[in-house]
Amino acid sequence: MSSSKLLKGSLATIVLRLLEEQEKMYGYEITQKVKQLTEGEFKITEGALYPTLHKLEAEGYLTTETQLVDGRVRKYYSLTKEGNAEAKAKVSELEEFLANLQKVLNPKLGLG
Amino acid sequence: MSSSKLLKGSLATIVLRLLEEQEKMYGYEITQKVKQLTEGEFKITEGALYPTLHKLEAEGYLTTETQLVDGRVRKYYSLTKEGNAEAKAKVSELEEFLANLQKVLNPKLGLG
DNA sequence: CAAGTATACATAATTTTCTTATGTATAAGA
DNA sequence: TCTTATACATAAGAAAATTATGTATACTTG
Repeated sequence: MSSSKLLKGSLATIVLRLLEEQEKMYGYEITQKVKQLTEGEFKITEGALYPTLHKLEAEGYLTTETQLVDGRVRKYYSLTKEGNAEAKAKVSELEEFLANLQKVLNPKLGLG
Repeated sequence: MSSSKLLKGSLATIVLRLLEEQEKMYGYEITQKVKQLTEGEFKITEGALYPTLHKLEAEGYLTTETQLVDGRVRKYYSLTKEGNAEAKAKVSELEEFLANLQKVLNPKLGLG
């Protein structure tokens, strides 16, 4: 995420969330999708993405399937059953976090 | 922030934001204020907070003033002029970031 | 047809920013 | 007296990025 050094720790959640929406995605596709959704604001770096994907796979949340397309290798990732549960868990955890963050950033609205 | 390892990188912004609201605050007070605002959800650890305060001071964004209260030392921090500008900058940077994050988490709303 | 850009994977070194553990010290409450 | 709260601080280690590098194929452009 090169748009700034904000938000370390949300990349795994983003990946899981995108895979809830879309059955199968490959790494490069994820970087492009995030770029598109944020109108170029988030640029996921390979050095962050690939280790994250490998870790999620190692933890049993993702499975892979390699395809050769136009002479290039693509490694498609999809959610396992556990990955599906983890996606839901991580997303709501992140949303709760964001709600709390808003309370701190806008203290007037939360408490006096 | 022990509630999770989410959002590394937002602590300095939180500190600067709180000091926009409240002229002077000391470290322990900041931990308690954040705890109060989030109903106990965010617990800022000393190991994270003090180095952050020292860094912000070293960067010229905060000035300190030590007081002895009830036999205990308190180190009050307040925003410098540059700190004030930095607070505004960091907060809007974070808010833009959060808006983009929402676009990724809720792709349906952003794009098809 | 050579060079640059895009696609597609991956890893290593380094940096940033936490957590956890530890240390010092005073005050208040059980 | 012992535990909890207040109040500071630093050090070791872990987590998660950034930056740099490497490999390889395809497409575009001059």
